Amino acid sequence: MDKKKNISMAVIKRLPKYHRYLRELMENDIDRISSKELSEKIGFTASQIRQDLNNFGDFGQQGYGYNVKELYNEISAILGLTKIYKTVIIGAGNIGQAIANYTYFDKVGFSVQGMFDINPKIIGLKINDVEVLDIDFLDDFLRKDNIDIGIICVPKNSAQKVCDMLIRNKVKGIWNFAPVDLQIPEDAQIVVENVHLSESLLTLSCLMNDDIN
Amino acid sequence: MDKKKNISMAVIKRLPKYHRYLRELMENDIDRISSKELSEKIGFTASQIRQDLNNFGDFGQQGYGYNVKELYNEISAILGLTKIYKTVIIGAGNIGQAIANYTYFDKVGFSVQGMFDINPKIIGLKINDVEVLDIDFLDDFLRKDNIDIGIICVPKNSAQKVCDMLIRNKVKGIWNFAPVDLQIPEDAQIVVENVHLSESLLTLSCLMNDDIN
DNA sequence: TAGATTGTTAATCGATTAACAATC
DNA sequence: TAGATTGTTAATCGATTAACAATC
Repeated sequence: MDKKKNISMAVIKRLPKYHRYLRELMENDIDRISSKELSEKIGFTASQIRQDLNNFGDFGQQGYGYNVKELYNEISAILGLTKIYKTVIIGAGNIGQAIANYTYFDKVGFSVQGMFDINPKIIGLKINDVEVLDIDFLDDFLRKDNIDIGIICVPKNSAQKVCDMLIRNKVKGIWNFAPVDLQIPEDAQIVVENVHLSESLLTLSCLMNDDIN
Repeated sequence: MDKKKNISMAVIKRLPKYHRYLRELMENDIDRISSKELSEKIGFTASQIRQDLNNFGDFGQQGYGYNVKELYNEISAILGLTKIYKTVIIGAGNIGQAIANYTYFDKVGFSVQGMFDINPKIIGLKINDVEVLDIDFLDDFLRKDNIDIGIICVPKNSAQKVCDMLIRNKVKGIWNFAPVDLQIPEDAQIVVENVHLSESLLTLSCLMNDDIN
C-alpha cells in the first residue's frame, strides 16, 4: 500500500484527470476499462496510464483491464478525498464567491467554514449559506476551528499577510489565487497550490502567436 | 528574430513568470539584472534562465547581464502582448464577472467586447461597463465583431456547444474555465488554454496527503 | 485453452544542469 | 586590462514510450 513515495509532480498533475474520467465512466455505468480504451478517451498513452497507476499498486488484472469503480476509489484515496477538509475563503469578491458557490467542491469533501473580507459592503453577506465575516476575526477563527485549507482570494498586496497568518495557525494547505509567489518559511509544514489566472491567459496569447502550425 | 520555432511547452509555461518578475523589477527602477540575481528571485536556476532566453535570441550581454526594460519588451512581444485582443465572456456568473472585473487583463491588452448569459436575471446587468447580452446574440456578435478570444465560463454541459460556436466563427483562442476537455476538430486553427480549478484543488489535497516530508 | 491485457523492464526522448570558452 | 556574465555545448537526469513475458 505504501508504495506511494517519490511520486513525480508530472504524475500527480495527471491524477485529477483520471479521477474525472473515471467518475464519468461510472456515471455511464461502464464498469471495466482497459488502458487502451482509457487512453483513447483521456489522451494519455496506454503505456503511460499503466506506468502511472503502477506507482501506487497493482490495480489492474491481466486480460481484463481495470475495474472502474475500484480504480476510482483507489485514486480518490490517493488524492486524499476520503476525508472532509475544513476550508476558509479569504477575500469574498468575485473569485471567492465563485468558489463558495461551486457545489462540486463541497461534494468531494471541501467544506467552506468561513469567509472573510475587509470591505464593509461585503461583510455580512451570505454566500451559499456562509456569512462573510470581518477579516479581523480570521486569526481567532483559525485558532479555534482547526481549519485545514486557506483559500486566498485577496488582492496581491495583502496575500502574503494572509499567508503568514494561515501558516502561524497551522493550516495545512493554501490554495492561492493572488498573482504572487507566496514566501513560505523552510520549516513550515504546508503545501501551496497556485492558480495564476494571468499566467494562464499569457500562455494562451503566447500560443496564439506561435508560428507553429 | 524568427529563431522562435519548436519552443517546448515547458519553456512557454515559464514565460509569464519572467514577464511578471521583470515588470516588478521595472516598477522598482532596477534596470539591469544577471541570470544569477534573477534566479534567486524567481526560483529557476541561472542556467535554465539563460537556456530559456536563448531560445528567442541573444538578449544579454557578457559581463553585464540583461537590460530589464529591454528584456521585458522582448518577452512581452514573445507573449503576444503588443496587440489588443478582442474577447467575449460567455457565462456571466461569478467566474465570468471576476474576469470582467480584473483590470490587469485590460491593462495588458485583453479587452472585453461582450458578455453573454442565458439567465434572465443576469442579462442586462452591466459588469465593468459591459452589458450582459442574451446568449442568443452570441453567434451574430462573433460574426460581426471579429473576436479573437472566447472565454468560456458556462457550466460543463453547455461548454462544448459554446466551443463549437466559437470555432465556427473563427475565433483564434479559447480560455476555458469549464471542467471538461473540449473537443476540437483536427483542422481547426484554434488554441485552447484550460483553467481546471477542480484539478488544481485535487492536486492540493493530493500533495497534502503525500507522506513525503 | 486462446486471447487479451496487465505489470515491468529496457530504450528513447526531452528537459535540466553543469561547465567553460567567448566576450563585453 | 581584469572581472563578470553571457551563450552554448556536453553531461546528467527524469519522463515517456516501446516491448514483451507473466498471467488472468
